[in-house]
Amino acid sequence: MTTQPLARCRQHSRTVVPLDCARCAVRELAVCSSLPPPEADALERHVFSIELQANGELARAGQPCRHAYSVTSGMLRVVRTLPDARRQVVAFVTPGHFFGLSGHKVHRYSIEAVAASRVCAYGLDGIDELRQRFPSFEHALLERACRDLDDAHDSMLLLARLSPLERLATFLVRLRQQMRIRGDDPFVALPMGRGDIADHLGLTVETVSRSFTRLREQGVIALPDPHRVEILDRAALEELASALH
Amino acid sequence: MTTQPLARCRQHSRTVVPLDCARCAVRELAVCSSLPPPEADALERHVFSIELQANGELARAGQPCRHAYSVTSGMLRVVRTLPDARRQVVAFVTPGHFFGLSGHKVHRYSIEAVAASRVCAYGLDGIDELRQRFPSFEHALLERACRDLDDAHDSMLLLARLSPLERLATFLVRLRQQMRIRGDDPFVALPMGRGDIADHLGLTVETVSRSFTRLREQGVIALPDPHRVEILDRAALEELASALH
DNA sequence: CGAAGTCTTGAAAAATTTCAATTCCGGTGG
DNA sequence: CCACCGGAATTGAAATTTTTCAAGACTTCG
Repeated sequence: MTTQPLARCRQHSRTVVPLDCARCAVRELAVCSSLPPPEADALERHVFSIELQANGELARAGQPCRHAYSVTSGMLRVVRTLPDARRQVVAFVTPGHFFGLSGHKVHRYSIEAVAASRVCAYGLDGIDELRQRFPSFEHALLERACRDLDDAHDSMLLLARLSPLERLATFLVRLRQQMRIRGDDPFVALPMGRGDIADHLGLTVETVSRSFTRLREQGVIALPDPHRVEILDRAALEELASALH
Repeated sequence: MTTQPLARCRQHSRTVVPLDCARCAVRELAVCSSLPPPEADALERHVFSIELQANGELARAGQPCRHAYSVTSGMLRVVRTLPDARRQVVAFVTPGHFFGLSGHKVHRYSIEAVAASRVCAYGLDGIDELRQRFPSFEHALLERACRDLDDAHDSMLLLARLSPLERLATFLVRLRQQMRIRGDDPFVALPMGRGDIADHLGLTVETVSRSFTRLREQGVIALPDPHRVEILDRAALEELASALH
């Protein structure tokens, strides 16, 4: 676990900006596309866009849930923190992903920007209304929830039974997929710090760092710099990550 | 992780039996109740009931998904197994719970009876049809999926950051809730073996056993026998489990 | 260019797992 | 009804893994 530097609490880390859904870069990926095009306007009336700078906070644990979100650019982390500062990064959220529905009235997570990001926020009231009016919308949400649940179950197996090296390899493979990186592109960007990775994989920063080093020593990856991985031996990496694929 | 004894593969561990939904003990809890009463019949036409004896198999990883399930009595475990026999019990499923929807076409889990159990099986085709016809049904499924997702996230934090003692305490508290045990009843039945608990909490059998012993030595619980816990100091137990509540 | 924070590395400490008995419990059969 | 058998649970000791503590190197960004 790691502690959050003060830098994470900057002023003006959050800005509401105008919005043009028609030009949305992730429209095809987002839930927006599950609505019949004419009625998609209805969704847009409930939407506003938020710009976050790195480490800006979108929501904080304990606050009432008011919105669901969809990421347009950048990357967020969904973080659970215990009183004694133990931390778990439940997920890294990337463009096209919709999230924020929960069975609870109050946020149990903080949602923070890993890097500068833009997200669309949908009022939950509006969401509820749309769910009632458009079965295809509710359907899409349930499909997404089922996939999210599968992902969470994968993470449980990873946290419960994989070695640090396997966890890191799996993380890299999943991140690559999540970012929709082309098959022949060997580079994976790591916008998040080692502490976030550690808290995502249930390890310490040191163990994560040592695992990176081991992958490098084994010729599986190269690390041009700490925030960029080059995959040198894809087969070896996928073998290490084979438990979850 | 633990290996499965041969006893788990008995013949006749699975029986299809007639069904009377009107008398279902868990009807109020199950998704069935989300359908308008007259139309609930539609669901029943897609249902059949299965009786499993202890360690009987309801589904096996790798098989195509054909049904979703609802537990009527007993207890099931949802198990993920790696080729090298590492195992993770994703969840224990208790009466009233509906499960089996997933983003995948093929089972990634085995579903086995912890103790003699009865479950209702719904053909996925029928489910899909009902989802389309009855918005309230789809709505109920999404609500359930959101809660399941919250649960999975809780488990992730548990697996990533809690000590063995905290994990076991949390497990006992959650199991008590899940079984809807009355507030003043100090007993919790543990139908599952230590191996299942270990594979659920990401520990070894030995560590689970030692953790039980520590709880006993600290006067938090008593163990009349390995499958029955008496909670002696509820406050202490909940303090240990406080991270997840 | 320099300071602050981040990442890496090493060594010691702690925790959990592994290995190995022993004990306990439940079921079976005499 | 009781003794016995086999699997399950507990306990102990050694081994391994990961964490913790500490220091140094490297980035990044103002």
